[in-house]
Amino acid sequence: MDKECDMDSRVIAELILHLGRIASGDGFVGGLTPVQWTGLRYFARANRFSRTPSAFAAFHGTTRGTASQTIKGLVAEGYLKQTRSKTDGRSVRLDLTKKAEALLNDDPIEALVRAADALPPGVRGSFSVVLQRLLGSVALQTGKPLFGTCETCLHFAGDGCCQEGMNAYECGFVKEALTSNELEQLCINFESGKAGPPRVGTA
Amino acid sequence: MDKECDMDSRVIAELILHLGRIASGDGFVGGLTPVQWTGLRYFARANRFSRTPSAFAAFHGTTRGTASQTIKGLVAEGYLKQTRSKTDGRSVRLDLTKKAEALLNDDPIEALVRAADALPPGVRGSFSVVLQRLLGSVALQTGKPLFGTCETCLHFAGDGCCQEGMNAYECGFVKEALTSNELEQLCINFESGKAGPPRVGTA
DNA sequence: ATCATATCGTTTCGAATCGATACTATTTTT
DNA sequence: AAAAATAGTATCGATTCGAAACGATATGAT
Repeated sequence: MDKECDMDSRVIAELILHLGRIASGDGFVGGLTPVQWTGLRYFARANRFSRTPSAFAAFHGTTRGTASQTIKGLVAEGYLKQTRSKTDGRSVRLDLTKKAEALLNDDPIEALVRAADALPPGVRGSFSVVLQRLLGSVALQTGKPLFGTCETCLHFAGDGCCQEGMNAYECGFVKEALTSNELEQLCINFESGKAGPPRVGTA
Repeated sequence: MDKECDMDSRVIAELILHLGRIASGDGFVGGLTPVQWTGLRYFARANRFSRTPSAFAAFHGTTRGTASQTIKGLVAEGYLKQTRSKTDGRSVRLDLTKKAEALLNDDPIEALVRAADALPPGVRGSFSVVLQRLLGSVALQTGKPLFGTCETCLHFAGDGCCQEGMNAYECGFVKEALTSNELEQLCINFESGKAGPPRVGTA
């Protein structure tokens, strides 16, 4: 039936799951549980439009209730600071505290980071591209939302040249200006634009 | 401090964790829990020396107690069959039933398998090699055991030429003959032999 | 042979995780 | 103004897990 697919494909799938599990570290590290670490990583990489409980739930592939629990713990321990939105009374934005930023240096994922860092730069680049492609494909098949950065986003309307020193980059979806460091943050409103492979091996 | 590592390395690490989580599927599928699926996949890929509760615990990076629980459930539902070892009264070997083999066609991981299968063959091969390398590196750093196949194993003492039709391949560790289909099964006694990249792109 | 030690598998316990559901408050739509 | 949709939260039961303790068998030292 589905014997058409190469056996290597199944091995790859199992390898990804296995590697993710092994690299997660065992249980508690630095006082945080594995889910709390996931949350901390997310809020460190997400842009201001996406640092909400709902967005984290969508990213993590869980329910808002579960996401809310994880966040509650992180807030209680002083790793996230809550700010109510001024435009929407229901919404809440989460920002990392300095305590959280310091803790991220002891991320239990470091073993995997070092392993990836030991790869030749060229390999690392193309490997990352394949990972992103797999994630996009899985997200499409399972109907889950795909998070991405401005770089390949359809809503990214920016000419880098800063006319009058402002509005250099802009998001066409939320219609707001973007600072340059926000361009590489994860966004829940990401729409895949250019299909071609993004900058690879240019470094 | 550790700013020496490329930011891409951290992105790669997070991508692997994220992809693994998203591709795992949500909770129950086909009556099995996520951990039970992991167990079923393991016992489908492990050789007869490695189909034990302890080996599964080592592979999965958990305790024997937890592994025993997972196995108990799979046995109770008729997916694994227990056989006591004749040489060691403590040991138990687990074998997949036909019911389990049939169920593996509905593995919730299929979305990721299809995604990997959509990759160009050459890319798939080299991608798999990098994954294995990352796993080996993480296992080394964290002190966890690394499972592998005879192909690159130090204990693999086999000249493919079957003299007198028997003993074509052999494992120098357990000192037993190996059938050809066992050569690509996972083994807990794996020792990394040849450092060079195993057959890539030869298909 | 005998005893100490190590290993294999299991059980139990409490904590962490999660999906499902129901709920309040706020916004948006009609 | 009423209805529907959305953001966030709280609660419940089931799953998952590490830690610890246990009995059974195997191994090693004396």
